[in-house]
Amino acid sequence: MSPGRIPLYRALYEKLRRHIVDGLYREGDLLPSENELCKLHNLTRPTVRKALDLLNNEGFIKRHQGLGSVVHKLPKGIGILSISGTTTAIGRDNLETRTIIKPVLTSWPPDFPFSLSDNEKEVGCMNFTRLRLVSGKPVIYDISYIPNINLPRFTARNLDNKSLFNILRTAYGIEVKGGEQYIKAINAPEPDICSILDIRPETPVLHLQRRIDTNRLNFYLYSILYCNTGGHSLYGIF
Amino acid sequence: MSPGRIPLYRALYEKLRRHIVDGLYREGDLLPSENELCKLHNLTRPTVRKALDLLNNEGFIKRHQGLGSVVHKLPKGIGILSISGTTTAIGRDNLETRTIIKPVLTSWPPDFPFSLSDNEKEVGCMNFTRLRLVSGKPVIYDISYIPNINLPRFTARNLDNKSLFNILRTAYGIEVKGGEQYIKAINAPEPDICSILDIRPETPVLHLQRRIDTNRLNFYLYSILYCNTGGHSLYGIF
DNA sequence: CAGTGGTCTAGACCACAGT
DNA sequence: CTGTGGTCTAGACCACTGA
Repeated sequence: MSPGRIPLYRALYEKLRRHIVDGLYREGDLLPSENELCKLHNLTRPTVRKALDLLNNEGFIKRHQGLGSVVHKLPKGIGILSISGTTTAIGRDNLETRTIIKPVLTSWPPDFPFSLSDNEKEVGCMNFTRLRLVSGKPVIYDISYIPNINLPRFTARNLDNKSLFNILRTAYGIEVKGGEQYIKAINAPEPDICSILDIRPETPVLHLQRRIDTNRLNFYLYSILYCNTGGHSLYGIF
Repeated sequence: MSPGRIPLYRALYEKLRRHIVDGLYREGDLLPSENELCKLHNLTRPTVRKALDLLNNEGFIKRHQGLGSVVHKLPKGIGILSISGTTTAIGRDNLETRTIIKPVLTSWPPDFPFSLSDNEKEVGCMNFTRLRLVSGKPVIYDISYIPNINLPRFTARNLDNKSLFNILRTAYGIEVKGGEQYIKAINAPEPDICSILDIRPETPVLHLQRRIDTNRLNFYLYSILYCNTGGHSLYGIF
């Protein structure tokens, strides 16, 4: 599958995003004005604005009429409520992912929280779980379900320290477009999850149920997350 | 300054949004195509597309190249993660708001979770709390802090069953533009909050700390929420 | 194939912030 | 005042869907 053409606004977005993340701009700094960016990259203003819209929607900048685009700091993975430490910010360095249960083809759980199409029910799903650790400490346990539709050799893939989204994009041409999630606070669930997250049974835990949209029509990813927020909060913008 | 001119794309967005919420379109229905909407409302395509972008970002529609804009099912939880959800209570009837502590001018709490500018510290803040009830049952306890900057007669206002955002917009010309939040699961906090939410002391509760951006430069609203998710999930899109 | 949304251009006028 | 971002127009070509 070819990488696919990258839109100009997207390329500019990623360039500016990298500059912000890498610290070329600091919190409170002004980005070049829209007209300056036009000249710098040989683009027209709507295209530049679309790139800035993305940065704005993801919280990297805030725009102010008459002033400019102000850098707002902050990391954020695509569509994820990223983790933010209570004391120190978390870079990509100390974030680790371990596969606990490797992908297996199975049928959907009877108590699955999302309604499934007939097609999804019929083909069953890949099921696998991963543990996210911050500075070596377990924080998020992620149970993923992917409909078993045209993903050859997926069960053989190693997901450790790799982005599931990147694998889906590069190997299968599937792009994540967004999603929805339901969030609850619960007391720690089954004992095995407690031990994986290294928490006592009565610990309060965040429980997230997510359905993730892709560029394939009627193809969704599902995941259920348990998150120990004792040391870190989930962070989101809106 | 008067209520402020409403942009064309915004007007179209609100019209379509109302049609979806009112059930004129159902889940899975196709919206009129972009070109049809252009003709119907005498707008150009970029303007129409901007309205659709808003609907898309808030989860009301999903667009598919070659197919059209598909109406998405409405969220069943409480849309506190999305900006539009708080004002109009998507998907939930019987949402009620009661003021528990009326607005009082005070100083900022010593353990305030967000860093404040010197100006904010100097002027102090309005503090008030509200309780959100769904079908008569308490669900969210909302502790709000607003910097005491040029908001005449605010303490005299009645906030019951009114949108704080609407009051700020109509009476003071302040528009909410977005915000950020930190989310944790905790065991139920102080006893008075437990009794207000009608929960036992060991109940797990969602804890949200939010900073909300406005169209006024360096003017933010702050609120701390405790949410009993025993009966309802919080819902969000990304 | 026709129609859809996705991207992009090249202009225009306005409202607001800082000087 | 100048320069900023906010809004809007009127075209164009492409990639994808469904028939």
